Amino acid sequence: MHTLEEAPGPLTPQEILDRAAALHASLGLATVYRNLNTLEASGAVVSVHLPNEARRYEVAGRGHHHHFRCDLCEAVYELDASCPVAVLEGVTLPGGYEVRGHALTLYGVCPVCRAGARA
Amino acid sequence: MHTLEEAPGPLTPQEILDRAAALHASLGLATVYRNLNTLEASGAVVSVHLPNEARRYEVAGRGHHHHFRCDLCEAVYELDASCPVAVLEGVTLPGGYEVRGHALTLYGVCPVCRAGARA
DNA sequence: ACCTTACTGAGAACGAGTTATCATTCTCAA
DNA sequence: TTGAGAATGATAACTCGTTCTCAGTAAGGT
Repeated sequence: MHTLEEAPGPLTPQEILDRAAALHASLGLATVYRNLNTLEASGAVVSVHLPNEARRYEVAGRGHHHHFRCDLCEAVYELDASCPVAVLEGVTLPGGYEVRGHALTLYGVCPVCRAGARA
Repeated sequence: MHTLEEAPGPLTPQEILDRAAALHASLGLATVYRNLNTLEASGAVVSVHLPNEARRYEVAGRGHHHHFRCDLCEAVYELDASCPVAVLEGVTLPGGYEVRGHALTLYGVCPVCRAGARA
């Protein structure tokens, strides 16, 4: 399942099916789920979950990063940009909230849609 | 539905039902959903969606804030702390990602659980 | 070739969350 | 009190993502 490796960001099982269909027509959704579960158990892929979105999967071992979701085409990308939230890791906020982790998703317009809108 | 106003953070419809049951026994889940949809349409409440969580609702007009989810008791709180992601608003990241909004959720241990663990 | 085994694909089944249905109840003015 | 209209509660039904079932197929061994 190296379809995942080529993607610019995490994919839903349905998106994986659609993309993989180009290489391997008549692929079943069940097989996608089966392989995802197997790969996730072996640690080869990890699942990510964004607000208002179905679960997505991406290949593991890409380090700390966050995701960007395009408001127009609804695609999700991985971001390598520095994380402004890292400063909060391990600190205890006023009120007694002890921060141990965080999830950040940025929203906006992706390069593809910006180019399309400009044309 | 001022049950929402008393809560320290957004509630799921089921939580609303449970809390409201104390005041108004024999309240139906259907009524909760109906009122939530009505209130959301009128702008009195907004829905928030956290990763790996069911949809939650909170009263509108509380300004920019984020949420904190306790790893232990799974409760969700509102945070008033300053937002370290605001600096990214409106900027275009390397790669051409134009940021227009963001969602940040912090994870950790809430004051209640910290107190409980200490005891 | 033959058998065994594992994997696959299609669709049914499932579960959680949400919405629709409908008879009942409430509100309130007359 | 009565009647019209709106709101309610219990439950069925629906949606959507995910998992299960099972017959069919490919791969490997002998």
